[in-house]
Formats: sequence, structure tokens, C-alpha cells
Amino acid sequence: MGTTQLESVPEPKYWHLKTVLSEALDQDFAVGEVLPNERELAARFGVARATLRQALEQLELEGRLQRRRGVGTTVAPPRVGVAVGSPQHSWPGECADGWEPVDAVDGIPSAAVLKLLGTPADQPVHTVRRTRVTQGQAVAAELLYVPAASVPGLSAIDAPAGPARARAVLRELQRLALDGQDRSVELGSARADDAKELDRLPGAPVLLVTTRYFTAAGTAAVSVATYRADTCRLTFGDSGVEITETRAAS
Amino acid sequence: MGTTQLESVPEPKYWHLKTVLSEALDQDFAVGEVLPNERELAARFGVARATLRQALEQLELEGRLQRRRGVGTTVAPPRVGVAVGSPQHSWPGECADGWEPVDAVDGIPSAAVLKLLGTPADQPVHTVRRTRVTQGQAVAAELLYVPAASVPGLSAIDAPAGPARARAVLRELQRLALDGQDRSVELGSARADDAKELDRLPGAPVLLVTTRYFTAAGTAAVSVATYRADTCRLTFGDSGVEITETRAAS
DNA sequence: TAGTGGTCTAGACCACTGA
DNA sequence: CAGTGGTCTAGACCACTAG
Repeated sequence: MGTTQLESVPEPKYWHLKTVLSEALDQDFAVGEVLPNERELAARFGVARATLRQALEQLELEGRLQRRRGVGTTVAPPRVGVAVGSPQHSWPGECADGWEPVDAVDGIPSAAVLKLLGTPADQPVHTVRRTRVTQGQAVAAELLYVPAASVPGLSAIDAPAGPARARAVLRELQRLALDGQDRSVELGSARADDAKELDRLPGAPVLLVTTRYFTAAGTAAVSVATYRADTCRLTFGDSGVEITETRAAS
Repeated sequence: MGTTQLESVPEPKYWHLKTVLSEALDQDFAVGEVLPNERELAARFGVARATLRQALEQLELEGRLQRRRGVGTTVAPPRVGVAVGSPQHSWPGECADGWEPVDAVDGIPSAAVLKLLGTPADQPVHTVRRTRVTQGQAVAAELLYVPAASVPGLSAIDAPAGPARARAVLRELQRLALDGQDRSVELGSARADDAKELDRLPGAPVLLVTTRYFTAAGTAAVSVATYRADTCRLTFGDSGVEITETRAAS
């Protein structure tokens, strides 16, 4: 038989480290408590700082830790559930579910967004920026694209750029009868502007929620919302019940 | 005025690198094409391999690249859209939407799952393992928890562990009238067993989809599905239309 | 200004793939 | 077997935060 090669797969150090830390977090730390700094933790576990950081990154990705430069590493609270599958069909802005209009401009969306809208490239598109705040915390940044052709009254808006203009666009949108919507969720990394809005570094993991709003005439608007992946759990309840906490895996 | 400190924020190298590579991918590479190896790329850009790898990791997170040990780095195809918001309420297994039963055992779920089920810890729970294949590719691994008390006929199942037993449990489940369901999506990292099933390394980023199935009697089952975050885009269409492609951000 | 996490380097060795 | 990506080290400097 010779070497049966059983368990010949050595677990990577950072993986083992992550497990150990994860258990320590469950047992010995309270939410908000600050961990020892990286250099000390690395020394304590007898690994290089880069290796320790690999473990910390994973734990942050899973929403267990929160790291802030110049401050330290703290134990994160459970992820907040944010409702995304809104109660049936509804235009954005109807039930102000923590959404706050920030700005509105006329611009040319990216090719990808144009494709979703299904409109020609030379048509003006209103772009509304909103942020979503839940429990005092910025959880999402959204860009809502509304082709001028979608709503007749839209071209008459003359409010200066700013929250007022954004509100005006949303108000016009709600005159239309919404026919349906279409949503997709994928992983992405925060662009610089979104990262700033979400108080994260560029490249931070985010959940990209793309929504298309339909009327009888076709796609009337497209929303691209960027949710903080570290602190958010998106909920799509169609019953009134709410999942209150998950830490389902492992 | 002195130093106005404009642009005093030097863009990190890996961030700039990511941008450059991203543009190169759009212009000079076809899907499936293999990139030069990491050591050569690092040399070509004049950075350390670790720095280059930081850029590659981001691009892989965004679904632009695919890296396989011993093989190389290739340009990834666009993410596949997988329907998750199934057509109205439906028990798992009804429309076999690429789901393949793998196994079924009686076990004790984790505390978190027990909490979701709302059942006492001493009650037997059937655990069904399934995998989902779309376009020839494993995209998800699921654990479906069904308390024996949910379905009367469940305790009579005597099929040996394996796909047959899994199918038997699912068949029993469909006798019940489904009252509603409840879903949440969050970011996670693959456990070792799921990673193996999904042909990824442990710790790979995944989208955790937790679903609760309700009957009049309460929570009848809980599903925890692990989707590959790099290759999947979860879709929640309630109209028949489908988002075909996204690369919305940036 | 002291201390934190974030970035970066230049090496080394290992695990895996495919010819 | 040669070549790939994955892990790991032991440093260094920088950007940021708070006292």
C-alpha cells in the first residue's frame, strides 16, 4: 500500500486561522469590541501579517468583522436585512423606504445601461442619484435612469440640479402605470464614487441589484443599486414575514 | 495658494492596473482566451506578483476572469443568469430547473438553521443535498432541510441514502399546499464541501440564498443554496422577460 | 504625533494540471 | 515533467484617524 496519501491535503494556514478566529469571535468577543491590531495578532499566531490579513479579509467578506484604517478591527453586528423585493410592483420613491434623493442630471448612460433601456444612444436620459439609509447606516447607492421619452412631463422639469430635481423626476415617474419589473443580483466591486457614498474603499465587495421597470410601452426606467455586501442581507419576502438572522452556512 | 493638494490621492497601483487590464480585456481579448502567466504580466507592468494578483483577484470577483491552478488565467464569459424568483410559489423540485438531487440523510442542522425552521433541536430533520447545473456548468449547491414533522409520510421513507432517497423526500413535500415563501441573498464564502461541488477553492465568494417555505402550519422547509458568485447573476423576474446581459456599473 | 489598517516588494516553496 | 496559480514570509512605506 505504501503511502495511502490520506489527508495529504494540508489546510492552508489562513483557512485554519480563519476558523480559529471565527470561533473566538463567537465565544470571546462582543459586537463592537475591537480586536488586537494586525501586527500583534500575527505575532500571537506565529504567522506573517499578510497571512493573517488573508484570514481577516475573509471574515470581513462574511460580515463578521469591520476594519477601518487608522482605527482598528471591530466585531461587526449581524447583517441588516434590507427589503428589495418591494411589496408588489411599485415605482421607486413611492414608499420612501429609506431612500433619499441626492441629485439628478441629464447625461448619457453607459452602453450597458442603454442596452437595458433599449433606447437609442442619442436620446436624453435623466439620471437620478439616491442613497439608502437603514438604521442610521448608508447601505446602498443607486443610479436610476429614466429616458426623457418615458414621461411626457419630464422635459418640462427645470429645477436646478440637486435633491429637488431628483424628487421632481420621481414624481413624474409615478404618473405612469407600472406594468411589471425585473430584477437581478450579482457580485461586484464598488466604483470610486459609490464607495465614497457607502463609506468604503474603492473595490469593496458590493451586491449589484439591477431593476428594469416596465410599462405597456416598454422599459420606462432602469435602476442600478449598489449595496454594501459586508453589512447587508437582501430580502425578497413575498409574505409579510421576515428572516431575522442568518448565519446559515458552516 | 501654495500646494492646493489637488489629486493628492495617489491611486493604488493595483487599482490602476485593474483598470488597464479591464480595458485590455474589452479590446484585445476574446472570451476563453488565456492571458500571459502572472510572473510575466507582473514583469510587463513592472510590479510585484502580489500586486498584480490583487488586480486579478478583483477582476475575477467581477466575473471578468477565471483562474485555475495548473492551467492559467482565461477571459470569462458573461455571467449566466439563473432564475431564483421562481414562477410564483413552488416547492423545490417541482419544475426541475436544472436541479439534481444528490443525497438525503437525517441529521441535526446547525443552530442557525434550526432557528429558521423554528423547530426544537431534538426533532429529526431530513437534509436533502442538490446541485444545480446550468449550461453544463455547476452553479449552485443546496441543502434543503425538511423537519420530519412537516410531512406525515416522511417518516415512512426507507430508501437508502442517495439520489433516490432525496427524490422521495421531495415527492412527499409536494403533497403539501405551499402558502408562501421568503428569500434572502447575502455574500458568503464557500465551505469546503460546497467548494468541491462547485469546482472552486474553499473560501471562494458565493451568493447565499436562504429560502423559507411556509404552509398554514408554519415553516415547512428551509433551503440554503450556495451560488458561485463569479459566474452567476441571480434573476428575480416577475414578468416573462429576462435581463440578458449586465455590465452595468462603471 | 502615535498607532491603525492599506499597499507594495522580492523573494520562496507548494499543489495542481496537462503533455 | 515543466509550467501554472496558490500560499507564505519578512520586511518597508504610506494614508488615515484620533488624542
